[in-house]
Amino acid sequence: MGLDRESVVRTALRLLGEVGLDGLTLRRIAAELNVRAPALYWHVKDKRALLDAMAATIFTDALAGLELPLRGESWVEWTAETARRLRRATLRHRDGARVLSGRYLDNACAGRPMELALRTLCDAGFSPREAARGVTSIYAYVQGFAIEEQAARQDPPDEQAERFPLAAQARLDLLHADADARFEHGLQLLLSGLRLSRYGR
Amino acid sequence: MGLDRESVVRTALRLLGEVGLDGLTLRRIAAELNVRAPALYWHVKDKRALLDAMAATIFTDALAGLELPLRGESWVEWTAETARRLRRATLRHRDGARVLSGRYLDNACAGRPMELALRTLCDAGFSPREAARGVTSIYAYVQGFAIEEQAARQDPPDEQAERFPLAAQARLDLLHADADARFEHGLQLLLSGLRLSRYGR
DNA sequence: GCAAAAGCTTAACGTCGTTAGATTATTTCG
DNA sequence: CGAAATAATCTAACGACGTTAAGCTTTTGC
Repeated sequence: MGLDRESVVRTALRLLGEVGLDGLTLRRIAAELNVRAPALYWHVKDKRALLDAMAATIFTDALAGLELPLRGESWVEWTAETARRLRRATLRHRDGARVLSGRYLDNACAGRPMELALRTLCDAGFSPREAARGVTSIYAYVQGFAIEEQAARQDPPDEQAERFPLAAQARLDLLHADADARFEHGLQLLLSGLRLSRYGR
Repeated sequence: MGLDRESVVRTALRLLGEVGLDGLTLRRIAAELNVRAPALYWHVKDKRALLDAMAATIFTDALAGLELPLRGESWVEWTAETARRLRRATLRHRDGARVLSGRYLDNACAGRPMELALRTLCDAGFSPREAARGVTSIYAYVQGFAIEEQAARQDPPDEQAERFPLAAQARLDLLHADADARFEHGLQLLLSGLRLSRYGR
């Protein structure tokens, strides 16, 4: 009957998929563990800390086993694939982006991936500052994209009688078109910009 | 003693600066208007709708008076300035990014800016699809960056004994360095990518 | 001037995160 | 082995939240 911090976090994460972030209450999580709500406080400081831990788990799972680029793997492809993994792991959980966004990730989970990313960019010739800015830019994009993506799934139906034809078509595109392709497009914009700033091409 | 929808929204937005999003309750907003909480329901469907309206106000204020590029103004500079206005307006409000992020913006507030942005990019030679993807990529970046930026202000102090020297320095950079410059850096990456995809340069 | 609608009130419901204190289960150790 | 200690959970409750119901009070339109 071990009820430890990790089982609480993983149960919360599983339950998140059923009830969503707004339905995720301590009582509900506790019930899932055949326990009353105050029992959770033995394993977790408060709900904020639980959400932090959930975010850390998503992040850690996303980038588990991350290593420096293999020989022959370019920093561009390595960075792109890392960003993709982050997005996929976020989308894997309902409201994953809202759980992750703006939350503090401690060194225990973010330290190593951050170090590897910076190392990769610095090895490619970027200054530490450029590397840091590149990484955070891509992270901001991934986060922002995932948030919009998951929010769009429950957005209201479209108004018609459009006075804005381009915007109207763009809206349809956004709803129906392949989100993976749209994500990839923006990611490549950032990577092109990075490549250009490095090689002037 | 006019108490209408707009005064409720603007009061909520002002109060947001004092108490933050987590402290923003209907009772508190009502008190600010010398009224009891249920009175708000006459002007606003529910809290969700109020937050939507607050987001719409931030967005509208950000891009009020937006017009197509002037003669001589490049689409790059127009797009950059529009993104900057959006970020500035978001930062102007405490927790502004959280209020705005992932929220549905109806055509009344987002329609025209979206149309102008798409028009500008299409006039520059992008296909409607490329334009739509460019706009949403930049929007995702702005949102993601602002979220991290406002979240970082209340993040815990750093641990030392770093096993990740590059990450440690990057963290310091992120906390102390000029956020405007970091934002600009990432924005220019995206714009470079866009320019490259258009002109091959 | 009076009915109807608009705009607010008080009262309450159910739920939430969280705390206090009692209670049980498990471990530690003389 | 048994008792003290500690770990883990319980019940009960608090205050605050969003929201609804039902009733007043003011404004409006004819």
